[in-house]
Amino acid sequence: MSERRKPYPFDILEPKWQALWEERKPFHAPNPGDPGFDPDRPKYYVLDMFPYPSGSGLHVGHPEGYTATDIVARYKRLRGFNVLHPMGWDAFGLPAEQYAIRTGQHPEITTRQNIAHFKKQLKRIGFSYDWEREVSTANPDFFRWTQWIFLQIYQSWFNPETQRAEPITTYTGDDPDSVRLAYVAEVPVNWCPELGTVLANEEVVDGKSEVGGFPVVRRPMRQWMLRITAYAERLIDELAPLDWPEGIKLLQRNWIGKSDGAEVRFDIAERGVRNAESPTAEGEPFPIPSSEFRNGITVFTTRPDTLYGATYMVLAPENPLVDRLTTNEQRQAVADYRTAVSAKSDLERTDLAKDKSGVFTGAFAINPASQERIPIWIADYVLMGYGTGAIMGVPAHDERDFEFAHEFNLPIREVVADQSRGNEGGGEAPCAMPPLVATVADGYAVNSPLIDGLPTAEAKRKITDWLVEQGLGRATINYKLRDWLFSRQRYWGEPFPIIWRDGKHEAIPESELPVVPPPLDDFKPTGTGEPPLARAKEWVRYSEAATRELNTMPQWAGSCWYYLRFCDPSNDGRFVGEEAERYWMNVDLYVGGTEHAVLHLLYARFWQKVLFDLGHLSTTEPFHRLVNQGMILGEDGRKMSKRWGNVIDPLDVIAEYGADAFRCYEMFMGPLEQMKPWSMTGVEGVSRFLARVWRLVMEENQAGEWVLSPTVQEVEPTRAQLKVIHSRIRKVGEDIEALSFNTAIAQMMIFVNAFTTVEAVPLTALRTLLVLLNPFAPHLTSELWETLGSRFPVSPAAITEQPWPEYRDEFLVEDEAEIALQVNGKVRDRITVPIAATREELEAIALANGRVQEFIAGLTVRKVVVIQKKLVNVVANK
RNA sequence: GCCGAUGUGGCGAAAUGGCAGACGCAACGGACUUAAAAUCCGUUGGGCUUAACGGCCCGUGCCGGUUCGAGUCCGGCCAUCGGUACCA
Repeated sequence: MSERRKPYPFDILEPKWQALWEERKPFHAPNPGDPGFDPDRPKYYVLDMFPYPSGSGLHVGHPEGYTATDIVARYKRLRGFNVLHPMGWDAFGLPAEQYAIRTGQHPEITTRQNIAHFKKQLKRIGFSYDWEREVSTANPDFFRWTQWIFLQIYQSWFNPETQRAEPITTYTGDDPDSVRLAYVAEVPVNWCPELGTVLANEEVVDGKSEVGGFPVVRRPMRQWMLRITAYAERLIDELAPLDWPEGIKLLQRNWIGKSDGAEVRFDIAERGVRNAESPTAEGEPFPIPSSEFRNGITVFTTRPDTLYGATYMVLAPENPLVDRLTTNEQRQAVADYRTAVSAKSDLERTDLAKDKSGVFTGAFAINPASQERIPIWIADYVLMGYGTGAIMGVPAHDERDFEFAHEFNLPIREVVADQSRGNEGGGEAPCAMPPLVATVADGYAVNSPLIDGLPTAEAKRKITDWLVEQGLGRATINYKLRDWLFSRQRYWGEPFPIIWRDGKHEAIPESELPVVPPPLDDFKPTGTGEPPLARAKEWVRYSEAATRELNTMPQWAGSCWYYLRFCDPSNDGRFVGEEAERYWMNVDLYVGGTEHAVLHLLYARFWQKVLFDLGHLSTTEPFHRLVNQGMILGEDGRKMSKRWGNVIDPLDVIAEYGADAFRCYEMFMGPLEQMKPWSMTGVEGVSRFLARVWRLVMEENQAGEWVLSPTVQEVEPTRAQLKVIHSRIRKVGEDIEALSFNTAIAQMMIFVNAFTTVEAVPLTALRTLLVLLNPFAPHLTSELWETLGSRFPVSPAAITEQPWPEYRDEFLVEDEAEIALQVNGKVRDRITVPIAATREELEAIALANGRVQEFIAGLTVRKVVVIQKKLVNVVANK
């Protein structure tokens, strides 16, 4: 490869400025009370989603969002803000642990190396982070407070009266452990017998382990849970005012999945009652006395108005009631079915379950509205984890119930019609004319004596009221959101600050934090499902009578609050100082990938709310404005991957074109939020633009050295130049505020193009350009600013201390404007008119215009539309 | 299936309902050079027409609507990409 001549000496000046920033720390933001803090300036907190420092280093996706926030940070500083722009490391995580298992290298060592590598790469791009505030979630000074926050959650409960978290001491019930926001429960987990470990959902692909491809089964295990469901309502409500993409808000709302509906109690039919649909069950004794079902079976439905259409009932196979309901005759079939279902992985159960399956239990329930006996089935399309684990089957108005009824020949009764039919159909026999599809849409109740003729919304209300009166049901709300499974059987995570004594959990005193993981040589899973920490026998024994909790927290834990720690990273008396938190929070701009649209952003909001409720924080939401950057594709338009060989390494690009060109290209590619392909020639184009800026200020002398160009002169810009300058100031500012960086760069290109050929480049124009460009290309502009200052000194000397230029309207207005003359909406001529021309004058000019006359000849002018400074449209016809 | 996003030149993209294609890439032509690179200048949506200046028509995924005027607003489709998956 031949050595390409550098278009400008970025390879010298970029390291020079990076070293200066390192030494002088111009981007350090003092906290209130610290030396150098200026209380008169407004604050701005601009945050990136901090990375997991993987061994492979940065790829071009990371710096996309980071460059955007860096531009905003630098811009806001020039605008006079106190800017908090920190960076840190989401350092606990699986890859380091797996690497440790393979090589025996302690995860802490690997993590430290990776962090050093990442940090070096980030510095090479020239980001203006306040490195004094760097945090790592795996650092004891940090996770000490993660554990402390866990204890706050553990020591509190959600008071439904106040809709807030409160200290557990305010709870007056018998069993505080049953209401804590952190609790222990037996829940099904992904257990991989072959690997001898529990896996996260993300590590299970097609019912097999991502690593090794071994079968994964569901197995109940004792786990720590966080009661995020208590916050479901607030997590939805408090989302509304946030400045987030609507799509992300929707994603969160759907994830929480609020459903309004009713719980309805169905009584169990007494034995011996005649049953039309299934005569075989007649007279068969229940395995247990029917009195046990005094309270019946409760189902959840969003359509209580279809109660009359409920022709059968389905329980989840795991529903504990099934054992007691099943008749002797059906016992074997039910047992077989339950075995078959439990052998299926989640994926098989959902993805492959196009065809409905199920088994009759032999038992019957009574439809409380129609008093009919309806059969009780079990089927795996009913989930134990949602609602009550039981449904009423309304095949006429639910697609799944419809399929099921079809499969097993259950009656289908229409109880909602698209038009009101009054009471006429009240007594119609079910299944008279089975519909071909389920009608899910709202309509009017039919065949439903209590509510016939009512529109769906009203019917729901009335039937629910009736159920309440009868003591058969109540209005209720269900959420898809489940409590958060918070424990992992891993080594490389935060240990729980919890001990066990006599089979009961209790908190470790705050004074004993942090709980540091014990040293281990063997990080492998134990194979029994017991966490690896069990190997540290000494560590496990807390006291004579107590042992430590062996689970660790999931990787999400640190990222749930790292943005708070950035406000006050070295505080060792509190997780964040009150004054610092009040001053900096909340985050004004948060940029990151869509992959965190739900989990991280939901978990962090949850923790924020708990801490807010407990009085530790000043705001209830952490992130005011959220923006998702789009993915960068390879040059071939495909997702970058080793497989396609289309991966771009940022450091290679920087070596060839410089960090400024890299930054500017990433921003010039297209809108930040859009997915877009990489283009090497595009980088070259941007690099050429920066080189033109360089040569606007510098020229090469006889000796081949770059010196300040004599064309730079202290002259007044012409009026035309002033217009270019001031309209660019305005546009660039507006574009940065709107995060429209691609158009901001286009504006600066226009600026440069307007001055490349002039003989005398006005000094003031150059200074303006350099400040505008500084957030985008900080090295280049710093160097040129310094060089200009050597002949034309300014104070303060550094470009980073300049004020952002103000545009002046007087330079934007023009005397004349070119307007379009249209006839019937088509442009027929363009003319230049005085800006002050009145509507009447413009109309007259237009009608007198030769081209216009040509096109309206023989027609009658009906109307003339005048838009000043834009166009005149003559509407004419026969 | 459902939800969401996107669809504009050869390519990346611009356009508060008001002159579609700013800015950049690529391509072509020219200047400079012994030559090349670099740099600078110019042309560049498609079709038709003119000796030429110029002129006309078409054009923002497709069909329709609102409007003096639609890439932009409304209704209905189609395609691509993402997310999600029996949540009663």
